[in-house]
Amino acid sequence: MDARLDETTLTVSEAADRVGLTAYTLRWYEQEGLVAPVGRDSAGRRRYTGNDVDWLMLLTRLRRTGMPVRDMRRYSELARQGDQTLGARRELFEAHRDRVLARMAELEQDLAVLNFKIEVYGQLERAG
Amino acid sequence: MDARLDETTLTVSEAADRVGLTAYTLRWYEQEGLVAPVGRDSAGRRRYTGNDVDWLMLLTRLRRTGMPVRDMRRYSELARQGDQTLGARRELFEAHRDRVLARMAELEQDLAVLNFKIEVYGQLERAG
DNA sequence: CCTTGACTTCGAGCGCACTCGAACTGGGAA
DNA sequence: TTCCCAGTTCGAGTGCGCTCGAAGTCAAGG
Repeated sequence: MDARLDETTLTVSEAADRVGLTAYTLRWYEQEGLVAPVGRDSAGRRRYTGNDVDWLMLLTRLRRTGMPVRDMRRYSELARQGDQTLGARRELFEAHRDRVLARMAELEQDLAVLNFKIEVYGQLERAG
Repeated sequence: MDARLDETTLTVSEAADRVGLTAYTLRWYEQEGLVAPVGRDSAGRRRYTGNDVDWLMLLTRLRRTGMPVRDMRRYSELARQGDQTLGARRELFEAHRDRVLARMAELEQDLAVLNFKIEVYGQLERAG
């Protein structure tokens, strides 16, 4: 590949490396409608733009925070419909944020128990 | 069932309600070695003691924090081997705690992006 | 006595999110 | 010009964590 042909786009595996997913997953995301159809070169190969990569990075954040693929698809569809869905997208994110906050609170509780157990094990080890 | 027969133990579905899992899952956890074989009544039905329930509650915390079933099994095996595995159990928990902390840090990053997006959507809505 | 309903075991099935193999294509380097 | 490599599509397979249906048992209530 001659990078000078187009320095601003990435192949599927370059994009995969960039966002920390596999090429398989990127193709699958596209197939599942999480990503709008990616541009192709003359040979039909995907070329990821900066915008595409930014979008993928956002998707990885949503996944990491536990958003189901189904909801990411919904979000993607809304985004493709343009500005009249801004409110719906905000609401989707707000609902998701609430779930993330709830999850973080839960994690803190569980972490406290974990710390307590570690403490107890330490004491028992020193006693035994 | 006559509660007076044994007020201190629970049936599988009572225990499931208590810990927030299903009876199916409780049997499966036992089958998978996450729980030591549960005591039975004269008819072969499981009777969960307070200790059993406490153990299950700990397991649900470990699951919620993302510990794989495989690791929970390992922990369970260590616990059954008695006090000489206290150190190993502490180490297992410490490693898990580190993963939970890393995950929480990641969640906070992702939450910040989420909040930023919500903010931007709000601005765009007011502008449009 | 008979019915009801919650239990038992067993193995199969499911939903999610990838993950991969097979067969094919096309462009650049030797 | 021949080779190789990275890409393409398609459908099938995987790993995890349950989830369920079938067939049978047993104790208690009517």
